[in-house]
Amino acid sequence: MAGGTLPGTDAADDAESDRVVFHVDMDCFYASCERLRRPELAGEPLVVGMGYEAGETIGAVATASYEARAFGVESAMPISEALELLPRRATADGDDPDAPDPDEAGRYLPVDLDFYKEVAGDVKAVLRDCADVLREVSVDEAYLDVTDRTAWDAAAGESAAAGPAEVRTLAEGYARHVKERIEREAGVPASVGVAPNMSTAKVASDADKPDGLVVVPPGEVESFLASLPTADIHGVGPVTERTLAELGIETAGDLAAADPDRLADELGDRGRELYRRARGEDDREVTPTGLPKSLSRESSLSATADEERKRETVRALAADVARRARERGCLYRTIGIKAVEPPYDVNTRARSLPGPVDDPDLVESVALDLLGEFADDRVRKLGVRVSKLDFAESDQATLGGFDPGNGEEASGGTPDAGGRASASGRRSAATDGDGGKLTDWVGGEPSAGNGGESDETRDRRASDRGDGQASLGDWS
DNA sequence: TCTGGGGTCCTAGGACCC
DNA sequence: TCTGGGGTCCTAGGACCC
Repeated sequence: MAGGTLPGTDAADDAESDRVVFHVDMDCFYASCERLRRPELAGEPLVVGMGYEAGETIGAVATASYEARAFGVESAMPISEALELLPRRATADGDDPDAPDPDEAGRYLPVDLDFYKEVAGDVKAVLRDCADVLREVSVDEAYLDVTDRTAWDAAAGESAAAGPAEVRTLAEGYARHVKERIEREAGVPASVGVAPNMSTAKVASDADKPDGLVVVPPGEVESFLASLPTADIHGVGPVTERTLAELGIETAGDLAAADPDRLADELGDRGRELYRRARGEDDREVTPTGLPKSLSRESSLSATADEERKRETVRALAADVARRARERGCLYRTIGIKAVEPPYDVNTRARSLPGPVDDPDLVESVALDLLGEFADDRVRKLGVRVSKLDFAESDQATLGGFDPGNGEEASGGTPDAGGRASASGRRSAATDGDGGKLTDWVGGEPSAGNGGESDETRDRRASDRGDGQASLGDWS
């Protein structure tokens, strides 16, 4: 692997920089999926969103096709606003010479996540086949460590991705292969960034969307990043961008040349991390996707103070969250709500239980209890969340209620430690439903009822936490 | 940007313990 | 009773990501 690195490779960081990391980012994925099953939408402006009803202002753009973006449509824009920007087939009038060209008519479609997950499954199959380590970040994005499958060595021919003057690498050829397989086998386009580390690969995949392939060999990382605006660095959002601008830092190059202590003063540990990313220094390993840390559901209402309406909403959200948790075979120890008051004040409240449970009734009653604080307030959005999840006890195949669709999620469970705890966890859920102890948590302090069991689960959790911390170490 | 939904990580203060 | 310091857990909020 070390043999023929490119000229310009910095010998100082050889060990790390010989890694080959791909970031694969599907292009306007939801819109691409819709086109896959409706080929007639190809080339049309298309907006995919959720929560939109004609005449309402609730509902935002999840994904816009590049044709729609050309009309000024952006992600997270209210759908009503996006549709005003687009010429619509529905409003096209054959008698009106000024009516939009029907071939240019914009379309709105509601999100169909189940279908997109099917397509994502096809993409994932290709990626798994092409990489030893695969980290899925979201339904349309993944990191691959392909160090053992390819190399930075020069290959025959000119580089198309790094520019004609650049040396073509084996890694570039392999990335093109992956990209073409995705297109062929899943039917949707992807952009791929290739670099010696994750954060640079991420920036590279964004640098030439859509249908992009950008290769940043070791030794060219800093120069590649230098001219980009700070906002292009993963982890720099609007707030941090403004803070940096006030320090006179506009580009990644500025950031790379800044005083890291000064950055730490302004931004805390994140400042130091962003400094390193701007310099192309990132030694995080690509680790496989982990289990979720929380599950939540939220929904918008037209602002209301109607208490029964709010309670009804929370009941529905609670039931849905609890159902999803059970499907995924996870217990939870904290139940929380979110209440957003106009104009946009986000309030969260949460309560932890003495031990992990799977208990939909308890989710509902705790959530409603927490909602009580906002009983008289106008809210525009409500949410319910469970966290401090516990998958170790998810050996539910023996206990029924297991969703075969999620089989691979549970496969990591340790049968030994899980078995006993699993039984107790499920038991607490089942027995407490009709008059048990845990409901004493609603509205007050814990009763003494669960002492024995909660000590046991607490001990087990302590050791779980140790493992988790260890595996997180490569992030710092 | 008058703002949808589902997540992650970090920080800060308080309670509590040794 | 005073004091110091270290550590964990909890909650709430904030920034960011897709």
